Amino acid sequence: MLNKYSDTDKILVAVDCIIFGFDADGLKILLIKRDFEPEKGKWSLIGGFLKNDEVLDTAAIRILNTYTGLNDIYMEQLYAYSEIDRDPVERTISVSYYALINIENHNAELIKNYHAQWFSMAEVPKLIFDHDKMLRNAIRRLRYRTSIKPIGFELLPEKFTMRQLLELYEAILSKELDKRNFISKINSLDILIKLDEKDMKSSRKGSYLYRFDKEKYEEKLLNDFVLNL
Amino acid sequence: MLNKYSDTDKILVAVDCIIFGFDADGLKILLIKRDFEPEKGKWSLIGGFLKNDEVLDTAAIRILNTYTGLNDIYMEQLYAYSEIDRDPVERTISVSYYALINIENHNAELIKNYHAQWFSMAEVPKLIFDHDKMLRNAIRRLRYRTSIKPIGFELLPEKFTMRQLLELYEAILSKELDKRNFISKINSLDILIKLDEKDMKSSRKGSYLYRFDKEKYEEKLLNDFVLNL
DNA sequence: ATAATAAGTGTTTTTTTGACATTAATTATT
DNA sequence: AATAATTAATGTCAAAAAAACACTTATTAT
Repeated sequence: MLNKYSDTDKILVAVDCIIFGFDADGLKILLIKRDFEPEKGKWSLIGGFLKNDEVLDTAAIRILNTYTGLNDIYMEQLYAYSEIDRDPVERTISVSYYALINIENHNAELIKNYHAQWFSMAEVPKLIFDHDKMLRNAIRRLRYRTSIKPIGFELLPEKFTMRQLLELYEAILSKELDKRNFISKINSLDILIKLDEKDMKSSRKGSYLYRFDKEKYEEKLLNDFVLNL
Repeated sequence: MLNKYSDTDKILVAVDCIIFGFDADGLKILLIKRDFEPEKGKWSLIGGFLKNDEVLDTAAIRILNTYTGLNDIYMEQLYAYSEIDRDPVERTISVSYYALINIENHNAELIKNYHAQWFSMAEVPKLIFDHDKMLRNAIRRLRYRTSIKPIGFELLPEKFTMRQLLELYEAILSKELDKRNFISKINSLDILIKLDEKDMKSSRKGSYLYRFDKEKYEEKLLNDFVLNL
């Protein structure tokens, strides 16, 4: 058939998932030990190939599930990488996706014999292919995103202290924040509910627990509020 | 061969270029009349297929050149679209790219019988496939980008007046800006050189011409300065 | 009783943004 | 020669936002 589609190259399309996690020890990244050649045994982002009858978003979810058991993680698309030899076996372009999740809420699944592992940001090993570059870009995007919309819903336990929230932001931005200014900025967003309970684990005095006010949060999301920390 | 690469689908990968242009009449978008089926004769972004031995960035440049004659246009990658039926002929994912250029500097090339045409933003026709969505997303990104880094280098003649620069920003942001505040913000960036010449075309008094100070601009780019207009 | 620990809380200064109106220079018109 | 017309040039003030900064409080362990 003589059309513009007949003389074209079909190409392997991969998806790589960059999963950031947060727990008491700070910000981490989820990696897997690659179980096939080439680069078998090396650390890698969570990747796989896009199928013909599948949308990229769906592929990202499927691939993440296949290698980690994680379910229902909402990821955002980042960038398409297309260097000719980025994968030495065969020409492959790869579209990266990322998400940020609460490690403690999800860890149980992970342990089920998937060979995924969390690495703190300071201890990320050398990754295969161009995955280092993908990760660097994702970190940049994560920081940027943090300044646009509050994150945190999925990252902290349902009830959390101001200190925990502060430390989450400090981990993502990797800089110190002024406690008083942080608290007043967060309060001015008016999306937290202060509970009567205190968390007694971290201090003698105990610190008040908060939870997100999901309704107000959704309402405010529409006007995409900016949080300058 | 028994490896992870053997049971995978290869997929057509397209690139679509969203070229914004600016001239005295404001912001425009460059479209082509599609010259093959399906949707022959309809308006479309400037698109083509990625080749096996080609990087996406290069493909974007080649495709833009093929359909418009434009050369040396730096484009930025935006997003990969992958709906199953976005192209009714065959499964195709498409990666969008965008650029913003000065129409007057480039028009001559375009006229050479390429069937590309500029449309002012208010008069954009219905586009094929998901190109409307691509365009909407690109506009959003363009506006955002404007707030992050000064644009304008390539968009105005070498020497330009403050009014021209103001109108450029107003066109992109599609809102009015206060002239005095605009000028003082731009001046505070310290990347313009005020010339001794005046442009006498626009008024009896004449208005001073400026040019970009490329060195200072490059220097400041490193610290990615924010311009809140 | 007191020492230790982390929590909680407000004020001041500085910076940035936003609103706003008049004068200046020149040419065309009478 | 005076005046009208046109667009350029310019600065201040008020409000809001961001940043810097330190002491008191509640509680438990010693």
